[in-house]
Amino acid sequence: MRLLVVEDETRLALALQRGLQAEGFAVDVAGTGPAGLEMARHGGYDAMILDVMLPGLSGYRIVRQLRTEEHWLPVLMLSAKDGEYDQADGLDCGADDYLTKPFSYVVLLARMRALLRRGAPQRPAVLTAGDLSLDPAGRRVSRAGVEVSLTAREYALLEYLMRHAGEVVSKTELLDHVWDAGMDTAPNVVEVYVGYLRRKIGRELLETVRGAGYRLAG
Amino acid sequence: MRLLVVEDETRLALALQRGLQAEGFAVDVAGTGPAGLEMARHGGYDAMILDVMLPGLSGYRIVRQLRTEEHWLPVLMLSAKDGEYDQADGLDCGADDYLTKPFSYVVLLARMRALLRRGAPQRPAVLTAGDLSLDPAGRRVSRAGVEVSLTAREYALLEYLMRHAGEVVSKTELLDHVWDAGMDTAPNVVEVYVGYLRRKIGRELLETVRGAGYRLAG
DNA sequence: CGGAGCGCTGTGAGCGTGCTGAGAACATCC
DNA sequence: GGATGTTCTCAGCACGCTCACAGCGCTCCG
Repeated sequence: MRLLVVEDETRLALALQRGLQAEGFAVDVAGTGPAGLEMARHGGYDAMILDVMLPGLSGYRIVRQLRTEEHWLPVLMLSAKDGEYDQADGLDCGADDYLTKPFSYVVLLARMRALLRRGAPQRPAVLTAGDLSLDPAGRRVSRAGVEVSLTAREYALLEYLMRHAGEVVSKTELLDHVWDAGMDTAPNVVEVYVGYLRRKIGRELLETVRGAGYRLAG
Repeated sequence: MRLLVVEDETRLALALQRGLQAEGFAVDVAGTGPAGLEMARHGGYDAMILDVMLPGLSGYRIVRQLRTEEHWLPVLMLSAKDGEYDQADGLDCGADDYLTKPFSYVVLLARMRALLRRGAPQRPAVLTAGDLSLDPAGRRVSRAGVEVSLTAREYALLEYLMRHAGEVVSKTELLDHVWDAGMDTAPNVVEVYVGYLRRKIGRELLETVRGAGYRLAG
């Protein structure tokens, strides 16, 4: 397992490198944002430990940049800030886990193991299907770049469909996942909302598979 | 997105349920360990929020049990303990993320989003036979790369045949598995549908074994 | 070579499934 | 209080899937 540590405090960087090497990882260190980004792009790392406060380029921007370039290696973010919103921001911009300094080495190791166990995240922070894109964090949907306004229910339905793009999703599955269980809603609501969605996002993208369910273009 | 919250403090459980529902999730709550395990097994949830200290069965044991039963839904653990080793334990026993109480609702939400983003259900393999391929998840069939559109019954028949490619499948077997058992349908329907299928996927692939049944080219 | 099964296919009736518009119940905003 | 928006139910409609039936062709036997 090959890890990249991007951290400008040399003492911390060295400590991490030594500790992780003792655990059997191969570890490289970058001291600035741009260097880290470059190495992450081409180094073939299995995971990355990334400080938020970096000279040249913040950790947030590095993750965002990597994700837009379709690099999906697991990223564990480190930050001296401890405001909760920072943590939320870090995760929403594409990091996979977040630790605030000071952190315990044992926790770091456990989290890194958990990250590697999961493997590279397959899915981008923003879901796309055809010319449709959905940003779960911002709760926004746009079609061919044009923003579409959806109601809560329409949004929940579309999100579920997009997370299963290309697969056939049955009406009962949709009832279970998009509508609250226990509610005995008429199964017809699904058809009604599919109709609403089609009106807003376009008819072609959401296909009916008669007798089986619906399929969003993969 | 359908979530399961396993938490015995009813006030916290209700607060979580209400908050997450406001975000558009479908949320169920279990108040004890055994109930939570049972619901996680059969509820078809997209993710799970799991308290460590539970009456009946600890959160650790629940995760471990689920993992040994090959349930891979994302698990976010909650704990009042804050010793670092607990956190490491939680992650090592199979949870995907870990929050210590008291936690901020914003962080919980961001982490839950990150978990769902990662959640990559591995698709079942695509079935192939000759130049035919069938994708069970997408309910798609193509012949030599060209998509073929099948009705529900035709699809069910072909799927059964492909799962037994190379074997001779009798008409009564097909009646039992593709048509509802017990239905007294004329045995002739099988012949009719084999005819439809041959028209769509090609005559050569589906062979008649006179007196015994049909065989799809292996 | 001829007959008896067995399998194939065209036709058409019935009805299941999904789509839509109208409207009721409810919440929210001004 | 009225206007607006959201969620959901209901009923009507149309398409096309499913299946029974009947007649024909093919195959395997004596």
